[in-house]
Amino acid sequence: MSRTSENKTPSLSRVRREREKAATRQRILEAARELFTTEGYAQTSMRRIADQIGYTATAIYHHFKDKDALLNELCLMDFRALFEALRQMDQIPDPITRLRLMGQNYVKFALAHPQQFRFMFLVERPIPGPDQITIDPAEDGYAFLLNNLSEAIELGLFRPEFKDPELLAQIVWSGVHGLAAIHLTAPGKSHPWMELRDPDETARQLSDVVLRGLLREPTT
Amino acid sequence: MSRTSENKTPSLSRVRREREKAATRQRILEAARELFTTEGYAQTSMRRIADQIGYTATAIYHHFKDKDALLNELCLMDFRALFEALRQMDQIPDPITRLRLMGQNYVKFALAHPQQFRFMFLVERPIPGPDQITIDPAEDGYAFLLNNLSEAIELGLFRPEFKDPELLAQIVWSGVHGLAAIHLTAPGKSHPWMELRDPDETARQLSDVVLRGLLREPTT
DNA sequence: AGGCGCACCTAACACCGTTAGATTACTTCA
DNA sequence: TGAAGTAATCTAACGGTGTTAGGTGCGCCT
Repeated sequence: MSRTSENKTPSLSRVRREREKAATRQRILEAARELFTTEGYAQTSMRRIADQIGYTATAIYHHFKDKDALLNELCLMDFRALFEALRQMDQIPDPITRLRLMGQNYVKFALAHPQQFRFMFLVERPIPGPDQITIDPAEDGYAFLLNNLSEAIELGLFRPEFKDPELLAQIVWSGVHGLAAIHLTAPGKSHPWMELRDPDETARQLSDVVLRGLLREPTT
Repeated sequence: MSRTSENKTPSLSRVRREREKAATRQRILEAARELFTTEGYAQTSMRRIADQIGYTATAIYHHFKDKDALLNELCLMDFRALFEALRQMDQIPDPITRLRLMGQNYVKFALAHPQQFRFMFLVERPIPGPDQITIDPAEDGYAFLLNNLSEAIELGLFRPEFKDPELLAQIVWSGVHGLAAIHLTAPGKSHPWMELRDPDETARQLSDVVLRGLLREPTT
């Protein structure tokens, strides 16, 4: 008996508890982000994260499965932020300038949030984890890129041999992604055997080059 | 007195000792490479490396400063191998096809040696370390790329606004580097929200696109 | 033959991620 | 009001990590 009465009441203090739980969860994430970005993932210990907010290391495990779960959650937020930044380009009418600006903003974002970008794309993560099967956050941004390319294809802006949006997406993404990666992990940044050019300027020129290579009509 | 006699003799067994020392050094490197590539850097312990070749973990410290030194030495070898592969393109007369093939082979190398490529470019390493100031191994390859681009510039093959070899190098490198990075760390490789196209084909098309964007005369 | 140094070892330190189980604080209900 | 229960946090510990200090034995050189 006593079917525990369905527990209908929000009970006014239960919700406060939940809000507080969410709050400390957030504080953990903030501390983790701070330390991950300043010290690096491997060099940051659970104990240091906990210390920073006045908890014990084990307390974190009531909010997150393990250390990787922390990293994954942060990555998720960063994916959303990145593609939110890109989506703002949606209002630009011309699909080509839209693509050009998306490329430049991709690089800008990567260099403005270097460690986040590293987490998102450059860290070797054990398994993507089938527990996070929900809506893949990256799908939105990649789909957005695909849509833009499809639109340009249908408008007949590209050379006739370029009809596969997926292939085109991977081509234009490669350029800006590689530029960001080079600036973030530049070998010889200390003993500069390579003079890194200004990233924004390079991104602009790179976008121009790639788009001119794709376009049917040669632009000036 | 007794100025320690200059020690002229190679002493015949001294050299054998040195050869043996170099041999076990090499065996350590091989074991480390094996484990790093199969298990990952962070997941590989000094004790496991030592076990694999019948030593104690501390023995490794007589040959290498620490774990990072192992990684750095392996990276160095891989840099040399990569740029040796690229240098073989030197015999191709036309600088443009030479550049095209360099790009394609860069991607081929990266995907044929995924973990090495990760070590070289994608791993966040603490400090490049001023102890390895010798001839930077990457300089050769990058300088090779620079030379090819300078040659093409002097031949007047590129559009007039492209006169900075350094900038051009970073543009063309970005493309192939990003393509390799995407294929190596592809997010959603498990739940494929993106259909990765064949890397060799993509590399070919990417090289075409970038070079067409750079060239003065539009090619067919 | 005797001394020396090199290559390797054992023991230990401080720290790590993570788990088990106790403890506290607070909500709920009789 | 007080008993019961539960959620959040703690202490203690385990097995493992990179690394250092100091010892051991063997081979080389005088």
